[in-house]
Amino acid sequence: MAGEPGGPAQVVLTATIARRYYLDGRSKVEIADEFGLSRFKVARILDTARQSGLVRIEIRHEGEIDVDLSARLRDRFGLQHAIVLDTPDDDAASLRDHLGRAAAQLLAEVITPQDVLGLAWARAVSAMARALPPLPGTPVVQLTGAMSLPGGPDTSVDVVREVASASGGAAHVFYAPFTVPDAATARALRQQPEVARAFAHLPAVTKAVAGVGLWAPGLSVLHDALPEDDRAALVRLGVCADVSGVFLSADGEPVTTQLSERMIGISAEEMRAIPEVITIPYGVAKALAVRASLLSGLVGGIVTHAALASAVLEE
Amino acid sequence: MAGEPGGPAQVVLTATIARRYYLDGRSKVEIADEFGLSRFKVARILDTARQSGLVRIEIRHEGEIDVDLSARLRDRFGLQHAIVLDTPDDDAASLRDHLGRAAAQLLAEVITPQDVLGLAWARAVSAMARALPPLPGTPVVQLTGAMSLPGGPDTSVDVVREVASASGGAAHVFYAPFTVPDAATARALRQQPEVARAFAHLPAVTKAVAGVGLWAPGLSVLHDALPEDDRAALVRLGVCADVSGVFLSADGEPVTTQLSERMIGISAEEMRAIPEVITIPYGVAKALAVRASLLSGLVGGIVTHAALASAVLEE
DNA sequence: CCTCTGCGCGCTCAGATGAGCAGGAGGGGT
DNA sequence: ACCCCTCCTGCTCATCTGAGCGCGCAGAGG
Repeated sequence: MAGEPGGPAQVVLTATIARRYYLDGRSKVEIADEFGLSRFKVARILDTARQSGLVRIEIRHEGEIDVDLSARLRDRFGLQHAIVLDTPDDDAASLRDHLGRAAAQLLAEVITPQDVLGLAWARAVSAMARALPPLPGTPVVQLTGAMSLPGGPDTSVDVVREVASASGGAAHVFYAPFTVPDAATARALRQQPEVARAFAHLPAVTKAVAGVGLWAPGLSVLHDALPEDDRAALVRLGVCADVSGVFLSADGEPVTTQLSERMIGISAEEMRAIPEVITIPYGVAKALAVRASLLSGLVGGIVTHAALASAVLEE
Repeated sequence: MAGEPGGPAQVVLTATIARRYYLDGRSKVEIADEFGLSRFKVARILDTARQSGLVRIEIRHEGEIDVDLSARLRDRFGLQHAIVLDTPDDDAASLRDHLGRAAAQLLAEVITPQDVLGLAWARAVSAMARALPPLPGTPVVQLTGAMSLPGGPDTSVDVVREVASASGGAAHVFYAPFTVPDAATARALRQQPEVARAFAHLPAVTKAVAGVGLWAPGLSVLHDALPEDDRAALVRLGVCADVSGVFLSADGEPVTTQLSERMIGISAEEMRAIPEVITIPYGVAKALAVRASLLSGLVGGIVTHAALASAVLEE
């Protein structure tokens, strides 16, 4: 690699020319005139300078974003946006806050006044809402019913309201549980004016933020909220991940379940119609679910941490 | 410096584009097509990437050559070649060997079969001779008479012979002391056939290697070899440096001395006629003398170490 | 001695690039 | 509501740049 140039004078000349070109921004023609060389000679010297490692170009970000992992994730799964934070991930709460802040910045960056924002409930979405700067009057639509999480004060409705107040836009909310015991109740709830009105805005949603869960104990709030027979039924159907209530197999295919008829929330088809769905997953254990969500094509943006991103990228 | 880009998505996009451009070598047009941007936008993104420090280009040599100091020395004094070694300089002997090797490489690099090489005596020149690779038949001319240095086995003649045997060219040598007690003796010596024959080749010399001494005790072999009244006389004339017997004031002007009439060696005019004279000074104490030698315009090449180079460059 | 071969050099020409400019969107002041 | 100011964007055109080509020189071999 190194040691290419013939002798010390060559080394010094090469380094000087490299400096003029790369650091002083002179053109090769100027440099050729200055040193009495042809511009081709200068070009060849610069080539050897790069090949020999005398000129080193590195791309490195000072902040907490791992640009390399981000770009790889983005390329690998054809995403619109991928943000990987290089954050210590031992403490789930602080990790969630970090990701929430980054997601808030991302959302603020990509959203336009023409957008309609959809929000599904997830703890990371709640963290994002807290960090959100003022948005340009974007309407906010609630995508899922409420889930009772012990110790969590924010409900779906609260988060949507919070974001809408940050944006100054309308908040389309409804009060209903995420899951109910039977399909008839679900149908009835969906026909309630409040719920129907909110869901009518669903086709207009252009950007959404959702959570991702691995279908296993402790890794999906929805999973843990369901009775054992429902959990097992979905396992038998090959469910690997849920994206705010949309169930996916390990290779990212949507799985049709009877449970869906008993849920008040967005369907796979409706989610697919949303141009960009952003997820904020964390925890290496969820790698399989995250990969499923990315393979599904439902998800267009992801905000996560380095360990999980690496795990997802591994074969 | 950092933190220029608007948001995380912008950071990732910028980093990805920078990677494509600087590391993958894609053109801006290709990148623009790939990301659906105009090539101008790509160019601007790349500009911000460099300004923000996300792309860092550094020029650094692995070996012992300090390319930065070398180039500064070269530019500052309009030299043809400057080689500054980043070598520990606590041990004079090993430092001399290092410089000698580097000078040998430099000489081998810049010399052509058409060149005629002149050699003045100096310890560093002797070290160079030892490290010299085969040269393309260059004739070698002795420039100065011999000096008796206690403990030094090599005389001017030996060094010239050694180099000539490495080059396979003719060795134009003579046996005569550098200084004699009176002008008449010097004139007589110069007219000796052997001496005259060697000096006849002087105008043909195209490259030479010489030593530099500071006119003070212990920093110039010539100074130390002269009686006290001669030393003092030169000090009174403002002599600061000697370049293989050519005396210079602190600002690099040649100083005419009566001593010159009593010396068998090259004159200032003859030295100025040589296209490139290379010196191999070492020791920070000689900084003033080295600066004088570089200001004089007599010297076109220098091989030295970082500490001395820095000292010379300081105002 | 001549010829062959490989290498370094600079040329041509098409494509890439940069500087400067004009048009348009957004934001704030009156 | 209106205007001005600024920033952002993409255009034109002149210049710069890279890929490929042919020349000439040095060294090997006949």
